[in-house]
Amino acid sequence: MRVLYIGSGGIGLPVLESLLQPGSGHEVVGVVTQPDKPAGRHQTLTPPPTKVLAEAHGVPVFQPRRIREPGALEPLAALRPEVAVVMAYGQILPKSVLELPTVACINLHASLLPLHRGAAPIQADIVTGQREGGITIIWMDEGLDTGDILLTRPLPIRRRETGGTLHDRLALLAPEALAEALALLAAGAASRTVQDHAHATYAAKLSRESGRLHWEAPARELERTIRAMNPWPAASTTLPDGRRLKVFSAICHQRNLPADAAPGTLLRADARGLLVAAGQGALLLREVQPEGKRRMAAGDFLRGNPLAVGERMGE
RNA sequence: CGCGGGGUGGAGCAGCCUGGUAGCUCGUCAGGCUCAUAACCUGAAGGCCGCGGGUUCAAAUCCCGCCCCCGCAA
Repeated sequence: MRVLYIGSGGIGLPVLESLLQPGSGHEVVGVVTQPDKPAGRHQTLTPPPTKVLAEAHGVPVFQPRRIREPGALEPLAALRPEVAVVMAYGQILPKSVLELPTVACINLHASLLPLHRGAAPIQADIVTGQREGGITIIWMDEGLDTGDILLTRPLPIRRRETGGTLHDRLALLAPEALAEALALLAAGAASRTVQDHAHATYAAKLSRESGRLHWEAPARELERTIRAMNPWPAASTTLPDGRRLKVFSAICHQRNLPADAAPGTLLRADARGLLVAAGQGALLLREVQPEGKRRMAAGDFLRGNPLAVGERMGE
């Protein structure tokens, strides 16, 4: 089929790549992606990875500043797509775009809908302690991830899963799911299941605050936050001297802890890591990164930055 | 030229302002001690102080250029 790919994020790269392969049975007639943006340490204008891949394959790229703006639609209509495949685009598509493809406009979403609609479903899965994530392919409608479900591909979430590892595993799962969906569409056999809207949840776009460790929370929750935000935006807290400390991995401790320690209090600091009191239990920080430095084992950090038991983290 | 921190034996850091002996906490190796340990004691190896140039009697330290790592920001 003639496919219009609409996406910006790296999570969609394997999908786009699979569509571009000669044996895919489909033709990518165009790629719509976000405009180049200043990025990186020097704020240099950087194209979305999707654009780079598309151009390498000679596929026309469209980067409307706003997909809703006048004039954005016509060039896409000229491509006469049969299917539009949307994944991590970053803009809400207007009805005019949804109705453009003759067969279907489908969206690949990185969670099991209706759970965690929105921009950060992967991290939300881990933060909320889900045992299963996955890819959901929906028939798009005008709502945010509210369309009818075409198919679902579940993926077990591992015990030590991080946002990064789950992201990568889902990215690799997505092409299979898409291939199946496209086959069903081509055969006219694709089904629709209405989402259970009553049980829908929303996972807002991540901000730096998303990773802030609020020490009064239970250690179990903080540990999940740390895994979810790894590697980006990364969980963080504040050192007694005010510097920011990112935290990339930690272990929950529940036993043999002083009952009267205020959340955020450093209970122990040695080669094993920094043990910090939480609202419930304590967290042993294992891998950290101070401002301006690279990631390192907590024990290494302590060697050059000695901290005393009783000092306070956060705030 | 978006703002900022940093590159010093294998690791994490101090020393730099106020030039003049390579320091701290570990790790490694050898030996000792111990029922035991993230244990302790003794000894040892291991550095062109990121690279190039300049100033100086003398540069890790001051000046200029370059490379690399990282935080903020996206």
